[in-house]
Amino acid sequence: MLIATWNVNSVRTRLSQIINWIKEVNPDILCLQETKVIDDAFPSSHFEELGYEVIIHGQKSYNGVAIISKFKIENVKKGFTNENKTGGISIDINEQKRLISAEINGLKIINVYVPNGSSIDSEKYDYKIQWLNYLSAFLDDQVKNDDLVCLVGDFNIAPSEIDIHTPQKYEGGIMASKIEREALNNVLKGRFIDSFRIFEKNTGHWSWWDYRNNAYELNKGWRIDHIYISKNLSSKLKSCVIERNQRENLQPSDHAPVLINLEIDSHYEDYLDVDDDLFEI
DNA sequence: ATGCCCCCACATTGGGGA
Repeated sequence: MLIATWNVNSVRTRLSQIINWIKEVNPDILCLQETKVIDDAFPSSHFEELGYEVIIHGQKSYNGVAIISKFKIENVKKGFTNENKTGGISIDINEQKRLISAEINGLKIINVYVPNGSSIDSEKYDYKIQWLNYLSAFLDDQVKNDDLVCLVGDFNIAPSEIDIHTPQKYEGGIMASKIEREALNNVLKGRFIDSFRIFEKNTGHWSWWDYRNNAYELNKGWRIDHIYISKNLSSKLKSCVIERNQRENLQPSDHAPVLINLEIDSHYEDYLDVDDDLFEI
């Protein structure tokens, strides 16, 4: 079972690239971030034509998340369903559309677009930490011990210095600060595994390259897009790859997809009716 | 480097992203 995450930086601008990649890779579940479109204008039909079901949680211009699945999608939750148990400033944490979750083929799929935070002295940084604290409480509420969980998305955090092209320049700054990493660790609470690091221990592997400064051509990237799986799925994890060739498309997203292969039984009665001819070249 | 690029919208400039 192939599960992917991709910050596409506008689903409408990137639609043909996403469709081409789906036809090439044939993922079972694709989680999108930064769709940047209201639900009524989401191009669902293009995915449904390929045999996928689509759930969306979007807004105008900014943010927006979606899950595209070959399997029946159940128990859909849009935004946080928990109250704020973390204290802090009074905010409507669901105003920005950054979280969508559901149950698919026996898995709990949680798709997040964590706020960037701008810089560590910004109000947006406080919002980012607050948002991560909500996510931690949400997982406490939603995830039971034996649940099979995939927590995926754009986290806007490099988990360690080996996830940054020039750590000595960026360590301690936005996406690389101690407080952000502690907030992320509090979300994971030792109950999740970073799929990518099961297979690759070295630096030099990125999922995001800034549009500016010729960053991709210079391979100056960060690894900020992650697929975390619950520990009870670890024996099923067969691979995790970053599809960096998608960053070489014409008018690419600044992020590349991240893809895992989980060897789990499929509930074929839940499988949507797919015309296999659509995936032939 | 307060710059760079890219997306969106009450658009031809400004806000936001990472």
